[in-house]
Amino acid sequence: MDPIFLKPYDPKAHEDTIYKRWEESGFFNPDNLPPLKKRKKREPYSIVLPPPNVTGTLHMGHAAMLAIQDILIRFNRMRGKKTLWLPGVDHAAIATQSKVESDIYKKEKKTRHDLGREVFLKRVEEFAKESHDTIVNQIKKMGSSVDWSREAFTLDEVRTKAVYTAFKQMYEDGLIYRSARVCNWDPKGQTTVSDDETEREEREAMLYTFRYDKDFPIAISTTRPETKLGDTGVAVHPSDTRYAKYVGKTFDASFMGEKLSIKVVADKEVDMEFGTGAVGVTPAHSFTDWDIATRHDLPLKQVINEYAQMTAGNDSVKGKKVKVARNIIVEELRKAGLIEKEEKVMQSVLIAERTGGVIEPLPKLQWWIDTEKEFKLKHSRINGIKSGSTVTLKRLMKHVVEKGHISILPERFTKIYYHWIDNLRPWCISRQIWYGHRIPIWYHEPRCVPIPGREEEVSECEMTVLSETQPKCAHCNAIYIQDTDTLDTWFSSGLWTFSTLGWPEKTNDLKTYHPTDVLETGYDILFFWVARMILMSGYLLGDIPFRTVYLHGLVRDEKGRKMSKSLGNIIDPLDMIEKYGGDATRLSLIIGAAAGNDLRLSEEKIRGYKHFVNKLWNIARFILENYNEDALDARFNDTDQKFMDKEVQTAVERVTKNIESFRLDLAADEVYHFVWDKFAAVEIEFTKSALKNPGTKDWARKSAQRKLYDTLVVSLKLLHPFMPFVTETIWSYLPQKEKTLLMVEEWPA
RNA sequence: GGGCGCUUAGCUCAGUUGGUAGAGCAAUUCGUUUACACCGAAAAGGUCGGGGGUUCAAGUCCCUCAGCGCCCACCA
Repeated sequence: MDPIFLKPYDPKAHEDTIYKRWEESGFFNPDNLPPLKKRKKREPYSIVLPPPNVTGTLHMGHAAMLAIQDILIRFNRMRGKKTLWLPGVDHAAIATQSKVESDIYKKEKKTRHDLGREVFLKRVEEFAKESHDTIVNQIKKMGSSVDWSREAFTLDEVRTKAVYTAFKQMYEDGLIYRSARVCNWDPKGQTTVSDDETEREEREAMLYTFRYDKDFPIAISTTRPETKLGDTGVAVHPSDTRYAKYVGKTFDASFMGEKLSIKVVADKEVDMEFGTGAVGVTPAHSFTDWDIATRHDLPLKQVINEYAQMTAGNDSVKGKKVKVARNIIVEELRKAGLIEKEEKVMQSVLIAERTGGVIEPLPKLQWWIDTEKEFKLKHSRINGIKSGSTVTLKRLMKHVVEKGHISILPERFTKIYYHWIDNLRPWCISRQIWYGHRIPIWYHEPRCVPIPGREEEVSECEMTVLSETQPKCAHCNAIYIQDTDTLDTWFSSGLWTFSTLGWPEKTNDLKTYHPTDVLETGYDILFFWVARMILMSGYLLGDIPFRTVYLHGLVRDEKGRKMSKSLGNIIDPLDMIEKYGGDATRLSLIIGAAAGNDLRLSEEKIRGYKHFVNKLWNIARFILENYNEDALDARFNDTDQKFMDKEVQTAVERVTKNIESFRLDLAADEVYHFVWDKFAAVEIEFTKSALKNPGTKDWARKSAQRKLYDTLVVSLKLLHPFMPFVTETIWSYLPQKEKTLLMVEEWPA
């Protein structure tokens, strides 16, 4: 026995060495896996790693994700699958840009505009590079058996090509279009954001009931009087008799120095019970009102700019921030005696989740994806949808889940998924930031000046061109200018399952590993990401991106609170690995964590599993201490033979079954108790007397030794997906004839 | 406003097709010439949130109430 076993297990002494040995073996890459003993062909099994954002470091949530996926991967690799786990990172456009912006501002008091697009982007790239290296190190520390040779980045060359190809196809199919409509404008981040990047916050607000001026026949209610400068209509319910006589008429009014022309319209969306039953319609600054205005053909009048300042009204409000303007207006209305009622109400305010800025709905020219437009799906491998059939993105997204081609675990999220699709509005994909994939559209402005005698050519000359590289006008030689916006980061993430495998090229990887088997991620990005992958894969490949979606919960602190810097309750995975080892950290994130349930984590829990790791170490020590080489040839005596067989068999069956059904928590718990309560507490204790007793016959001793050894081998295999480091370490000290790696050993059956 | 989840031992959670409750951690007592004190042994701890129903039998199925949490939503 190696003297190393005389001391308690020290993860730090082994983990990095073991990881290096795995890497050097090349077995993380499925192409290098050794042939199976029974000459069976390896079936592919693949997972793509949800790419962590290059915004900084990994947290416990990432650690949980890595642990879960590594268990699935190692389990399947041991079962003889051609197993690919493809890693990568996400450029995370807005998140990364705002992080770097604020860092630069703190240090140098400069904005991105001071630096300019090119210099600023260089700074972001430097930051992303650094972040990337940190993340890679952390992924390794967790023992993740990812194939580094296939590592991808959402912003690298291959992925950029994929983004361009996807954009082009959607643009040509008319699914991507440019249009001016009210969108979520974040005045703090100075960009639009999609509906999913906003959240609601309950706030107390004042609801004012007033008239634009004393001659206006109808009183309206609002919490935002300042937007009323942009009103072009008043809407009432069609069956509201109080206002029926006004419907269809237009009234002029003067409000805060602004001349208003208000048309009264009847719309069934209006709630007769609320306020006065009449709504001032502000098409430019409210989503609801935009819709009403569209239905009744009311004009659009913008009165607030990108900085949330008033652009209309008299000098007392013009140029003021909306909040300030609101107070001034209310004060004025009070003085004029126009306010009929003021009441406190609870209101949910839309917030940009990245910056915390209050969303200002503004009409802007943006790029959108239409999820309801019909198109022809050229090639389909989806059961129930024929190639060439007419579908919409929404229908495609729903179909694959409804028909069970994709199953979502836990199942309850399926309903949530449908609900999200049903309420999906056009997806705004353009962002007014610099970091990300620039929109591959070029504009020819001003338009060619007609050359006398050659006027016809000008009509051929396009103003808007889709191109990867800078085009030039064939007629006037003018250089086209590229759209300054970048794409929503989730556009490229949506392509992740196949862009990572080389799409749009028809690669072997794509053929072999797509659709992937499992998509494992947090339930908080079901809409952001999972749904978008289903959309993109369905549309571009006519296929599903994965067969199973496994959603894990959030990792919280021991009191159930979210881990956050401000609460100071963050448990850093690297600290825990340093103190208790990667194996203990992994176990603490698996046991007690069922799919979709949040997990409460405490340092104590991690320490508890460190004890288990050491227990296993000592089991190995005992067995190796009492072991002779020739025991391997021993014939079993009947008692030894039968003693543990049933227990081992049961453990193998249960662990296997539980991993297969994604109950990793139960599988880990099962093997934990098998090893501690059955193997250590019963078998070893029972065998001890035979080994220690000087009267024991030689063959009986050998038989006992052999049996213990065999049980240890099975235990190591069963434990390996959950605690790869210590099991591989012990494996390396076993007296094997050929030195092999446990990670590619065959799973017991 | 709509939808979903949770409520089981002090804490964190299991409990698969219904058959009078389990684990880890913590706490208690005892035990270190023993593979392991990062250990072992023992004992303790629950009217399974309340109420009602179905059933021979309910933590498990149904109804209802309460508390907590989450998601979605253009009532200004």
